[in-house]
Amino acid sequence: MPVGTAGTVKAVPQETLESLGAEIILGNTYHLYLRPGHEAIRRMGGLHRFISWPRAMLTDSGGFQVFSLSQLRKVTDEGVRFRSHLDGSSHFFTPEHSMDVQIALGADIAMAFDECTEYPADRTRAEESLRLTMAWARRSLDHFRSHRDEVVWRDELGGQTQNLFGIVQGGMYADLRRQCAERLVEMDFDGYAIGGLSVGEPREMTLEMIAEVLPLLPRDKPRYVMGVGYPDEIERYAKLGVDMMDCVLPTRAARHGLLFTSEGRVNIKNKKYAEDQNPPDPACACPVCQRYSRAYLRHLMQAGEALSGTLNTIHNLAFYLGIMERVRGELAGQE
RNA sequence: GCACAGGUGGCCGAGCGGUUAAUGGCAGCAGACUGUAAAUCUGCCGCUCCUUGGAGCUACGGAGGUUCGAAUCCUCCCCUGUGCA
Repeated sequence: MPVGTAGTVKAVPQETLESLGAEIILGNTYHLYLRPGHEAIRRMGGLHRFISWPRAMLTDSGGFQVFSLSQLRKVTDEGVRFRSHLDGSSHFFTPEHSMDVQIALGADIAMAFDECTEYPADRTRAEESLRLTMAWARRSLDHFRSHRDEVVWRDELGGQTQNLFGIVQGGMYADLRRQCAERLVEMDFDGYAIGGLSVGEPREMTLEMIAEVLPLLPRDKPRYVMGVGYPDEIERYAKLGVDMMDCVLPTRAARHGLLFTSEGRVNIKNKKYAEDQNPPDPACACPVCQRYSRAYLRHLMQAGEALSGTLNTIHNLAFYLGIMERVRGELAGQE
């Protein structure tokens, strides 16, 4: 799932995402709440209509911002007080508030408000963080279920109502993770996510946590690992049975000049590509690789041209989506 | 021709007697990026040599001079900009 935090998958227009075959993109509750404001988006018919995206959307709850904006927030049982990174103003987020905002935005999938536990976190800290996430999961679900019918754009949601996913936390402690998963499943969410991974821990640990939790999540509901990963990682997780993943890596790295290809990483800024007439990835069928050379992409990057970010991002997203398409084919072939 | 103001490392531009191979910025080279405070951040960036650390050399228009010591002070010369003729 390409990440479109502020109502755009940075540098790429919606029609291009469609043509690349993206079926679902993300939006972010915290960022859209601050700007342009969830009420404004609600008045304009919801997030799908506002950004003109006809396919599925998922909004993250703002839980990750509890983690990433740690310098600007204060966490209590009730919720989180944030200082806006835009203007310094103070805002209070609770699970109920996050649900209200996400209901106003109207994405197909909303996420429970959680606390993304930092790494490293000792057991006491992980337990405390998990306690908070569990309490917030309950409150998120109760509030969501009792309010989601207040605002629904059924056309945008394919005639359906919104769904809510729970998020498994527990630091890097397998037993805490399992305990969390079991309790979330009892609450009966519409889907389940594994969060708090790829926050600095070794890769084997990430894999271990996923492997521990996945078997406890119902197979007939979507299983989503949040915030991963590198090309080889998403392929591996998908083969384990993960249905959904999102990551800023393909888009952010693209804007910074890093292309993921069948031949590995290509840092398109490198001098060695200055007159390289080959496509970014000879094995790639994406519109960028069909038309442009490494030399041109390097030039755009060097010249600071906006098109650079656009073309690089299109390629990386095509590469990522291609991995998933291939794995899906392989998995289907096995059954 | 006269009067001011200037000439600093690829470029712009600080420094105005020692802690200065010389602040910054740009350009250049390389690296990082994992539910986006990211078109961002980090490192290198005169030359040569050895292992980190260092050693040597060459540098602030040119040539002299003052001084223990000069990009910084003095003299002359060259060049640039602006103003007046």
